[in-house]
Amino acid sequence: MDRRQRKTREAIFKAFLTLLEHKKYSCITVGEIIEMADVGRATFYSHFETKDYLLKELCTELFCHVFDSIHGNVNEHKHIFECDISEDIFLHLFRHLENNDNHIFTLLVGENNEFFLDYFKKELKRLIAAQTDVAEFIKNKNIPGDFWINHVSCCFVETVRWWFSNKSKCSAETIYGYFVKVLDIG
Amino acid sequence: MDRRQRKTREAIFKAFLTLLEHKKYSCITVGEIIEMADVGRATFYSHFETKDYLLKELCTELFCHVFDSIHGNVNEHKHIFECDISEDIFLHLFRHLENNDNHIFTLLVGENNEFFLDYFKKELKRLIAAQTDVAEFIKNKNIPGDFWINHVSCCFVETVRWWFSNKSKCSAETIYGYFVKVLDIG
DNA sequence: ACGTTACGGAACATATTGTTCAATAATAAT
DNA sequence: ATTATTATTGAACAATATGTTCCGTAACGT
Repeated sequence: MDRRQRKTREAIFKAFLTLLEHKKYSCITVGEIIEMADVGRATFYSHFETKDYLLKELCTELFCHVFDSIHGNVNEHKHIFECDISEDIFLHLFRHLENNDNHIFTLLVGENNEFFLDYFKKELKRLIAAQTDVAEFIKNKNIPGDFWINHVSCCFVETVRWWFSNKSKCSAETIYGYFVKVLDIG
Repeated sequence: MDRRQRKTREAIFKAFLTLLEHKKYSCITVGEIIEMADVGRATFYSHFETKDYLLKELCTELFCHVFDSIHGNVNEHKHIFECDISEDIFLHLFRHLENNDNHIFTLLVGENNEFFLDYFKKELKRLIAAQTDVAEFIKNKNIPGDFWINHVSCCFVETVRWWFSNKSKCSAETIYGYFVKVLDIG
């Protein structure tokens, strides 16, 4: 990819993320993005069809980094973040969120758009479904599998949101403890 | 209130609800609403400051009917819906949702705006906090009270959304059973 | 040095929002 | 039934945002 393209793309992503930290998605205009990114209007639209596509591509990039690295290549993951891959996957995620790696925490708790949460949950579900102890729980509880997976995924997201609404006063370990208790796992 | 005002207000609410069933909130324009409601542009804005206020007032009307009647006056509630108020409050809510009373089900599961869900959860939390057995659970589980209340509230909403995404194939009783199981209550 | 490609900036059509105003019609009160 | 009040209408309006088009310029890869 042309260096100019990369630079433009980077500048737009960066400006977009900065804006997302201060105001909600629906209130951000293309005009603001290109002004902050310092690129032309036509340039923006040559990169992204609409503002929604920008968000979509941003999510794809960020989630690919986090999720794919978790259940994919461990080495790649370690390369991006310094962390302990052997611990529980949820605790692991809480830790990343605590550091606000890749701004995901910011995006997740802010009043952004539904698409973002849906995307995150979709990835979470893949992750949960891949966990070996799911089958056991489904059998024990006698509930539909996808109901359980959806439940865990939603609880994780809502736990993170509660965590943030409490100004993240407690540690990743503590919030992980709460999460495990209400789910009755661990 | 002037009969004309009532009629206009009704027409706008009705048109808005109809539109909400077919497209998401953010995509609905004031132009569409007034066309479907068949009222003038100036009339709309003399009733509602913005589209957001319209949604807010709609929520207030609907939720007041449902929630206030539940933990308020029983007779009033029975007057609005024919139902058994003695049963568990969540089962009770599932039943109302199953009937799509007041279009709440439609609004809740559709891709509407954050405000709607937030509003519903706020009312739910009031309801849950008023439940007597909350204190006991908090003590047993050793987790913060508002975390638990938030958890129950969010789980209810997400259960309803899962219910709908599965085309509401199961009954209110069944989904209530799942809900109770994952929460480990009842 | 070359041809290719991306960028910038301005102008443009289009759509939506929210306001204003005077004419008109429905209402409530006497 | 008449009158004063109030809501509605329709059109025009400014302001803002979106997405497109054009061409001269600058950066790129080979």
